[in-house]
Amino acid sequence: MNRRFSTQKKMIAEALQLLDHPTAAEIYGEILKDYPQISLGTVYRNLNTMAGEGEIMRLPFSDSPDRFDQNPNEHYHIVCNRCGRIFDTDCDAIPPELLRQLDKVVEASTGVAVESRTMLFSGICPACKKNS
Amino acid sequence: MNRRFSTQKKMIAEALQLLDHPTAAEIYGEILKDYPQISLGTVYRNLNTMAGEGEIMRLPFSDSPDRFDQNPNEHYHIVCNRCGRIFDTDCDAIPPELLRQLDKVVEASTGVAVESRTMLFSGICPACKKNS
DNA sequence: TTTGATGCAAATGTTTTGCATGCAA
DNA sequence: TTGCATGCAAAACATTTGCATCAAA
Repeated sequence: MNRRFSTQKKMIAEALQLLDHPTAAEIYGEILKDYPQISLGTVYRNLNTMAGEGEIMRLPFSDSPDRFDQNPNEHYHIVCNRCGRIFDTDCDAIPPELLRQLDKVVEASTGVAVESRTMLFSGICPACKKNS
Repeated sequence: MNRRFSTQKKMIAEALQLLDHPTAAEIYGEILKDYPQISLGTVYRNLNTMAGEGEIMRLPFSDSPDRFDQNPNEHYHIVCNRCGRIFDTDCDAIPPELLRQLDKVVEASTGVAVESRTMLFSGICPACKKNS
């Protein structure tokens, strides 16, 4: 099952660089400008394989379509409650010992050993705070 | 817009006590036994208003239907990667100063002030660990 | 030439919603 | 009697998938 490097995948990778945490539909819309025959299914299929192989990150949201992050390295996100923009933490922003402390209290309370965590923060971004 | 206390809402509240972090469909199935004319739409509508009024908690998942928690007070969850069961932390399990530290590093890295966080942990529960 | 990737459209699964009717206050 | 809540069914929405065809290696 050797992977081929299709034109479409190339364009998806480019769109991911160009756009800021886009949804699949936004990537689709961007590529549509230059390559009108692309299909949304292809965009999803490629994003899924890329995420599965650790090339990109998929960011699930409870109330809106998933978004994709071209940076696959461990980092976290904060969403602006007003404009919806997503901001990345640096990869080393959260000290490992802080995560370990978190895990420990969860384990102590539930009896289940933590293997991984999903964390999403929210607040009001500086730009939105300014004009309010 | 005074809220009325319908038979259906009563049964939904009961099902929430009886079942363990159920989905809307599971609540629907439970009520169906005693009250065959209930509709799934009604279950969703009631769960939404209850969550909106802070009576219960809605737990979103990226890859499966949302679940509901009869305990509306701040606490966190860990999902077993094998059996899918959800375990609650105690309400005071995570020390406020730990959360404050987390918020601080996120703010320092992104420039956005944290207002709230969503955290979901996962691991293997003791029961699943035993028979493996 | 081989077979993985694509485009299209239909299917999926969850959740919401419009509307006529029912029922709690 | 009033108008919020219900049941039903259709719609909305994000995402996946079956299949014939295309194209990368």
